[in-house]
Amino acid sequence: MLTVLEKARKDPDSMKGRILKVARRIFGEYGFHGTTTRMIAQEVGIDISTLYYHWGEKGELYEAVILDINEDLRRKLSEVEQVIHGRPLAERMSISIDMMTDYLFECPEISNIVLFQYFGKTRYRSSLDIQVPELISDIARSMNLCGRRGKVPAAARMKVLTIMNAIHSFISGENFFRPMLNLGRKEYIQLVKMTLKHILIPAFERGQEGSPGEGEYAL
Amino acid sequence: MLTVLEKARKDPDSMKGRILKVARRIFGEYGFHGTTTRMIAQEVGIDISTLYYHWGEKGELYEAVILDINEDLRRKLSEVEQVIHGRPLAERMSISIDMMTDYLFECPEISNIVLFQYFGKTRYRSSLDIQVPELISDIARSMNLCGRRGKVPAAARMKVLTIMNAIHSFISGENFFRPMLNLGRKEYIQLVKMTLKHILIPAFERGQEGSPGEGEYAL
DNA sequence: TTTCGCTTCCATCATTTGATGGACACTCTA
DNA sequence: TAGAGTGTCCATCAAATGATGGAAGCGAAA
Repeated sequence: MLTVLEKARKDPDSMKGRILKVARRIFGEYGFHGTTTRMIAQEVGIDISTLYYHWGEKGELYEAVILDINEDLRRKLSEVEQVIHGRPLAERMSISIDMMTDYLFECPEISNIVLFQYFGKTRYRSSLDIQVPELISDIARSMNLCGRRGKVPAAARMKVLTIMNAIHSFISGENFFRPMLNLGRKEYIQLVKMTLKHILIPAFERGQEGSPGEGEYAL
Repeated sequence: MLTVLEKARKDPDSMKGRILKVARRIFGEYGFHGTTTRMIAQEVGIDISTLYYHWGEKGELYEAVILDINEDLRRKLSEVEQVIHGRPLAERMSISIDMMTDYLFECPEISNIVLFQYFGKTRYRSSLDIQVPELISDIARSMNLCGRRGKVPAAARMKVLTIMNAIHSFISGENFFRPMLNLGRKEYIQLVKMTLKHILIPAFERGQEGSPGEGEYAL
């Protein structure tokens, strides 16, 4: 038996799938409270009660969106890991940044929703437990920031968070940053990749040679 | 003649000042649409119409909050620049990261509002032009990423944005990241600083020696 | 054709929310 | 003391918004 979300993911042209897709975009742009069910219904081109028929109340639709993008992200990261497996660190990072950046620029609502999850509060109680922690730990392991098994230290997870946040920020902030830099879309994407590589890679290359440890920049 | 905002900033104990302070926090937590004027009024302990008496409509109060935190940020950055002036790059960055991180952890609503500005859309038209671009260019100059005068190249501004975003992300995401890492507040702050320095400084040190140029990590 | 189940929409409701009018209280000044 | 100016609150409004009931459409099965 498929859940409603699984049905919607399986058939994107179904009404459930169409609603989910639009809801991702609108929730991503305006956040939970900034989005009204009427906005979503209008964008899909259906009556508001049709929306309620398929997804129940607003909060449930929002949770479906969260689960949906988390699943997409999980799959993409798994795909990236397949590709970079076995390569040297700098190359792994360069490829990861390219792949993730390209992907997220195609689905910017993923970055939007992720950031809303991180930073924003909502005036309704959600009983949703997100698997972000596991995801972060997996990436840390795949980057050889720690042993293959066992607990991933907080410092390693922080580094992964830094990388993820940096990428999401530039995707999600495109509408703010790009006009400010006066760049076309392609130029912007190119510059994002270049900047991320320029800043992120040296740190991890340095961290490899002889493992200077965590205290090197502590006061 | 002082504007309403200037009055409120000048006297934080006045009703206008108290409202502004609470509004910063609530808007920062819940965003524009997630915040109701009633929430703010209740938190201040006043009637809703008293709030309207002092600040007019919701959008105007929100704009005041934006201007207020931008001014705070501008002053703090100016203070940081005084301190780091003349020191070597790695030290400049280390001090900047310490000072800004400490400051923003004391006023996390600043990071919250900034990120909402960057990433979120609002369903109302704002005629507010923010001086973020100038701020970013100033920092780039102060970091010697470009000449003292003239136009700051986009690549340099991107690097500054990366740094600012990284800091804001960890401040604003504390409520999400800290439980995930299972750290106390002080440990978390310490780890944020360490991670930021560890990741950010090597890139800029490397960028200095012989100026390898922008294309080093391009495909 | 009839019936059943699924889907859609119209009309409507109840609550929330932004916003305002007017009464009341307080202070200062003439 | 009278009156103006200021600040606060109660009551209330109008619009937006989340949510639902019920009728109607539609296709497949009986």
